[in-house]
Amino acid sequence: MNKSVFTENMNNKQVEAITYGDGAMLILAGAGSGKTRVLTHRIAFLIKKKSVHPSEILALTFTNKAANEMKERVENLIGPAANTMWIGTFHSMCLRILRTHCDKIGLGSNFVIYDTSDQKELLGDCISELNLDDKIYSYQYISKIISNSKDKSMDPETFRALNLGNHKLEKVADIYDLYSRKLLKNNAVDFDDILSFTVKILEKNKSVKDFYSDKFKYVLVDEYQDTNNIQYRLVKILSKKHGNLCVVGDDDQSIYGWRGANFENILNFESQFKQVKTVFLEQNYRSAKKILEAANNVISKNILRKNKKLWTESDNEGTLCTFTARNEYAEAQFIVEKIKDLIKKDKMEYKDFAILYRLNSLSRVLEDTLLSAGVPYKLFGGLKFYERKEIKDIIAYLRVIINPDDNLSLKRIVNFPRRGIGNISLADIERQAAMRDETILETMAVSGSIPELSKNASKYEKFVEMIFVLRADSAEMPVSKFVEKVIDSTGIMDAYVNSGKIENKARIDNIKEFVSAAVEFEKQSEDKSFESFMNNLALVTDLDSLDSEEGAVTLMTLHSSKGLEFPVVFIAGVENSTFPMSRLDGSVEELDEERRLCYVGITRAKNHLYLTCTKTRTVYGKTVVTGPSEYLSDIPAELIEDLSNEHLGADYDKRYQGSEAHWDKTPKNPGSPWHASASPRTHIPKDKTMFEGTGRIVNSVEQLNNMKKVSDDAFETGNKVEHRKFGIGVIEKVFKDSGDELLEIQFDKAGKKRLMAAYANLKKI
DNA sequence: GGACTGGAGATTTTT
DNA sequence: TCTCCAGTCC
Repeated sequence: MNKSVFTENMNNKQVEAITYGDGAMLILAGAGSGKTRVLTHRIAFLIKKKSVHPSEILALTFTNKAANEMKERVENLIGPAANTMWIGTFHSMCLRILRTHCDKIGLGSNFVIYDTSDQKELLGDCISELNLDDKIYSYQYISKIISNSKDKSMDPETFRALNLGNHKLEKVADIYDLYSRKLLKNNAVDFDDILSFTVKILEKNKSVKDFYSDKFKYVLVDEYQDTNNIQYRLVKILSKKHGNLCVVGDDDQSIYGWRGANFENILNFESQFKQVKTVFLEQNYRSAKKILEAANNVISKNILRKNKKLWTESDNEGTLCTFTARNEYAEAQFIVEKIKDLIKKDKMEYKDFAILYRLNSLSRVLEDTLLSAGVPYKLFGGLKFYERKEIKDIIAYLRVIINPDDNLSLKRIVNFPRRGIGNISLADIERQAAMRDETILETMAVSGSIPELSKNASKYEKFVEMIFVLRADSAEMPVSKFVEKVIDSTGIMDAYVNSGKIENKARIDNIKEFVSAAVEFEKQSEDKSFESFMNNLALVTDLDSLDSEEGAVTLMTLHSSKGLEFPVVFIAGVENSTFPMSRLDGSVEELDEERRLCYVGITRAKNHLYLTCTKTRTVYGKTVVTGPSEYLSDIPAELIEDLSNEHLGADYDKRYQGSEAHWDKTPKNPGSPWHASASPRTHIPKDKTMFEGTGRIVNSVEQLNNMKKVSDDAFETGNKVEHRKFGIGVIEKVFKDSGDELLEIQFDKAGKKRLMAAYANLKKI
């Protein structure tokens, strides 16, 4: 095999990245610049040209989908030798290490993994057990703090010590502490634990650390901009010995900051590692010229970023169209007609189309319209397969069977199907179990000898027996047969079949689908054990099954679209207050991230991009006035073809005429309407209510007053201001930037923030 | 245990 | 507007 096999048809930068020798390397790969290709070819190059053994390579991704794709592509390049390579998600890699060494942190090797909804349930238990108000200590609030703490490897005691004197946070420390103890008692871990426990093991055990850091001579990380602190530490530990760390990412595509991703990891990579080689991949192989130029224009407004600019050699201009619809129904209708049009005229297929949006709630009208037009679609998001009640029930049974300590799962299924073990009985058992320091199942097993429980002991013991019979079976049967047996002998299937309710038809189908998943697992997986099936189960998501082969239009959020591409992309709801979202706090970080989301959306498109917005939209039952997003005016007018007028005579326009807001007399400017007028946010309808730029529903009069106040006195250094989320603070610096004011504010409680004056909704006080 | 009701809340979610 | 929840009644 000669070198050209790995570098054939590659540009110079790509070749540089693929063939670079030892040391740390940062590959800044713009959207559509062929980064997966570079990554897989670099792996192949290392193995074939540098004689690195595949087992010495660790490649980390964020999704199973990306991992599988990479595995497959490397296999295509070097053959089955690729099998001994560790290619997987951060979580699957850590899980592998954790299973081997979990005894070092007091965890049984049959521990189960709690997903987000299990976590929510367990936290709910903790909050009620501590007699705290779940409105004040909401799941969102608590889970974020706990997740952040785990990301920083901060245990409950340390968290408490750091927040002494703060009543609320001390209570949070109580919750965090109880939650951790419950997890340990149930022999369970949450998603964050998988990473933080692994780091803990590596940091505390030199022999374990030496083993893995010796083993992995080359570490490669995909989507590096999405790593959080713990992932950074993990990568640092594992690559320290050999120093061969190659990370690929794009700071402009960092859209998961709100979930703990720290995109400073990629911005600071060069200072955090020694002698870093940096390669910029800016040549784009995906999008037509107009689309690329639009993307560049939108993203260039961001403040914190590595300066890159995508370019293409392609002559294809592509199309970039906008459409302003009367309301969301007309918007959906426009999209449907465009799809039909392109299929007819350009011989495109349904699978070539994607409709993207900022909020899942926008999908409904789109769905309705596609459905009634007979356009097949595939929707992502919403209730996920593995989060459906019936599936969670089966999983709960399987978990109790594999790990009888799992009280959370046991409580879920002990009385489903009905066994006459209701809440009162269960509370009795729990109380006894706590007193005897046993698990619920243990207590149930001996309930005959406990006076307080003896009345119903036969029911309890029968349940225990059923679990243990199944437990014995699990070791002897193929997984799919075993799953069938569980569904059968526990009576789950019967419960749904016999209920006679129509809505249970879907549940029954889902249960069958679950069995198919087990069959599929047996076919695909090397390790076909029950344990392996359960591991796999905990880390799979619906996204893994995403493929555009089935002739259907794809509907998904902008977030889920990252990493995908489509010949035709529609982005719906490109309006102020929807995108960027009005409830943002106005910080530079959030606004930048929102803009990156727009950039991600635009760069999904290959040939045709349609950006649509509405004049009114019904949000939570209230019809609200909307205006075009600022992102639209960031795109040079000459790139855009506005189709708003073209469709005036279409019948859908008549059909929805009745819903035209009475105040709406906006002249239909030819060309690009939002370029002509001043800021769209200054357009004030005579309607009673509207959405203000910053998202509150306000009275028009109040709105006018607010605007006056802002224009009357601009913010100055030294001003004391109030922010609805951060509280009171003092302006320390004012930066003027093309009309917008960037304020650096020291808040009393929230610390220093940089906010955009136009968004932050600040009140001078 | 199930049916009913009133009230609050309603981003984005790779694992 | 819709959906999810806790609380109430039978």
